[in-house]
Amino acid sequence: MNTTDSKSMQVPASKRPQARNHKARVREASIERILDAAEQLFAEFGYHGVTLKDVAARIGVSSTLIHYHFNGKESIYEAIWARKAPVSVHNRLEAMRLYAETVGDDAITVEGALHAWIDADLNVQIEDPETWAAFGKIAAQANSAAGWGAEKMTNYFNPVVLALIDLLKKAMPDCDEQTIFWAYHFVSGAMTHNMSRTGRLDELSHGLCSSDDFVSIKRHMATFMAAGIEAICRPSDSKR
Amino acid sequence: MNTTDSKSMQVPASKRPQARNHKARVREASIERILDAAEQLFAEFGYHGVTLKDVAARIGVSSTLIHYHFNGKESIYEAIWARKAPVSVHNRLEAMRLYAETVGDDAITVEGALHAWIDADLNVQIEDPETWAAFGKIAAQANSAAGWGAEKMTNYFNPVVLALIDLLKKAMPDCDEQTIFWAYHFVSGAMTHNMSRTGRLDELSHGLCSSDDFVSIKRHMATFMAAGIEAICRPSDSKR
DNA sequence: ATTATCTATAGATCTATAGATAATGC
DNA sequence: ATTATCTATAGATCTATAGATAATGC
Repeated sequence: MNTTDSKSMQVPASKRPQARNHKARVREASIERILDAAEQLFAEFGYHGVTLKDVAARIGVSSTLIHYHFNGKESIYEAIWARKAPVSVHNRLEAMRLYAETVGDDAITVEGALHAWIDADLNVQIEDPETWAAFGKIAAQANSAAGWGAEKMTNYFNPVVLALIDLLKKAMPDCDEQTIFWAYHFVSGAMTHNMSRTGRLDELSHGLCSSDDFVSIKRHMATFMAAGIEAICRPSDSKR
Repeated sequence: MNTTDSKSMQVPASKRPQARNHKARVREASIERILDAAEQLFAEFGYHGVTLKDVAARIGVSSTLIHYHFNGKESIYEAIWARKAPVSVHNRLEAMRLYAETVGDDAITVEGALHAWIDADLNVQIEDPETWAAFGKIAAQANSAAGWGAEKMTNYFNPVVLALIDLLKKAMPDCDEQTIFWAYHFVSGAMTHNMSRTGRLDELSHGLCSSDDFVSIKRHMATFMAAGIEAICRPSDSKR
């Protein structure tokens, strides 16, 4: 009977695929757990509201382990951006590219451009909030702060913003550029507020609406913003 | 010669008006300087990004003086809210009351209501940014955070929000309540972003626009938001 | 032999308090 | 006599490093 034989071959065989690169995989897992914990905490308390001890405590490791894997708090924060932001950027650039390609440059509309730009981000908040809600809050904090915040936004999100501006210009070739930037400013503010998920709306409306309800946000937002943009870009009616 | 006599009467006389309540006035001045310094720092770095030492250092006093006048950081933060928020609330409630009274309940429009609500706040940012810019940033931070932030907003600003909701309902009696709250959500987000003054717009537009330019914000915002609200409140055209 | 993790601890910083000082207030 | 402010300092907390340990890797 080759029971022992088969077992002696089986056990290493069954272990190998998991044991191979065991250290590297443990390392990766630790880093991910640290980043996950830090992401949640930064989302809730902001950059300065979180200590490395907090992060370590949340996942039950010594705080020195964090120093072993990362070069301090700023380095963790940057790693959080580096693993999420490019995914969002890619999603949205791709959505806009696809939209423009589908309808053709001459048929680009304000609402169509906004749907591409807005919905790509809302979709991941709807489909996988566990992965994206916290980073959304972190990005919202950054988009509300001059200095370090503006720098993070610039480093990661400028191409997405400029791609939207580009589509809007094509949709409204007669609108002056300043007005388009102001329109973007309002859209950006609303989007930032969405991502913050503050729960204020729930309270103000006595539960009629919830700031976590991204399905409703998706239903209304592009329509709202398109009408707003077209209103201020409309060649000087009552104003000036 | 009553030179000495007159002097002995004069000096106290000329000093009295200033010397009277001298301690109380010094106290008040110190408290105001502390609050001013803390307000600037909180606006720039957020609640957790500021220490009592920072505040003391900014005005060149010992950090123990802060403990003498205040009961810790949270107490200073609350005092900052208490001296500014009610002024803003009063301005805006008054602007809305005046608007409704002037045009009459039947003639209330979405854009009119928004002008009252929005412009009252923008005006102080335009006319006296030195007094209001920092607090605007602090309120923006609070309106972007669940928990402590939502609580501050609730404690101070709920009446202003509900007064706007009320006007919007009167302007659009056929619009369902949920949609009105979503409309408010977008307006609130844009307004919050205005207050943040991040400088992002300056960079994105290569100086064509500036996020400190509240005159331009005032020119566009109510028009933009009114069109947006009316678009989503319009009885189901393309949507659903 | 390497490395993921821990314990112990040093140094920096922050909050908070006790006690001293030099003015104003009566 | 009261009070606005300072100096000195204790206690807590945070970051960062040194050295030990127990695994995996070759």
